[in-house]
Amino acid sequence: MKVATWNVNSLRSRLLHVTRWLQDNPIDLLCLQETKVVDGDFPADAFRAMGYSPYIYGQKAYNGVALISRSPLQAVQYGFTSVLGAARVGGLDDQRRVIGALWGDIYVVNLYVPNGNALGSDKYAYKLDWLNCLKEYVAALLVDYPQLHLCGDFNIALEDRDIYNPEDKASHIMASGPERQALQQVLSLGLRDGFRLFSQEGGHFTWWDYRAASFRRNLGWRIDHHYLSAPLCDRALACTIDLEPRRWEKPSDHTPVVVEYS
DNA sequence: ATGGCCTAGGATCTAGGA
Repeated sequence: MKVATWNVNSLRSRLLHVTRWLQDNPIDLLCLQETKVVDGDFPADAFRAMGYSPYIYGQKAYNGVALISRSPLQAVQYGFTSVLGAARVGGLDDQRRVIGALWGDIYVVNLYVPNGNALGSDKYAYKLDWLNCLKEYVAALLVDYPQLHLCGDFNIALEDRDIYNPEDKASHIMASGPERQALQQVLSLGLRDGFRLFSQEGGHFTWWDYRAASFRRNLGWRIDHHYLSAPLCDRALACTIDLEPRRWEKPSDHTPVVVEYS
């Protein structure tokens, strides 16, 4: 069984990439971010025609997440609010960034973490607030679902080996101390980096800037992640980054990351 | 040092991304 995460940077612009990739790869559950499409315009039929059921949580122009599953999902949760309540979440669900569901006996959460723009900005404060809320959300889910799989575009490279040139990135968005610590707080609830279960090397990335021929030069960041609770670490067989779609014409700036379970 | 590219929306530019 395979689960993948992929920030597609507009599903309507990338639909042929996504369907081609699904045809080439036996993925059971695909977690998409930055779909950038309202639910009424979601290209659901393209996935149904391939035997997948889409579960969608989108909005106009920005953000948006979706679960594309071969098997029916249960206990689908949209946003933080359905788990934590509106009083705690406040406006953090105005941007649609969270969808979770029970996939067999694994609860999968698909996230699009805020980018944060620049240190000290309002968006940076929002990112930290959002990560604090995520910690409570994950803690609440773990009570009911000890087999928890958290994946998506985290917009954070947790360690220097996850960045092509870490020397000058200490104050850079996606690498700064406060956001790394906020994510580490989430992981401290009992989650481990799926990719690092299998590989310790640097130089493995999931996002490359469109500019400056960054992909060709492998000037990238590893910011798309799968985080697994302890029971799932024992079941994981592999975690791989598929570079192929990033080489195609008009690609997303992110590429898929796949976890295989027994 | 700076910006280099891409998308959506609505329009020939701005906002946002990372």
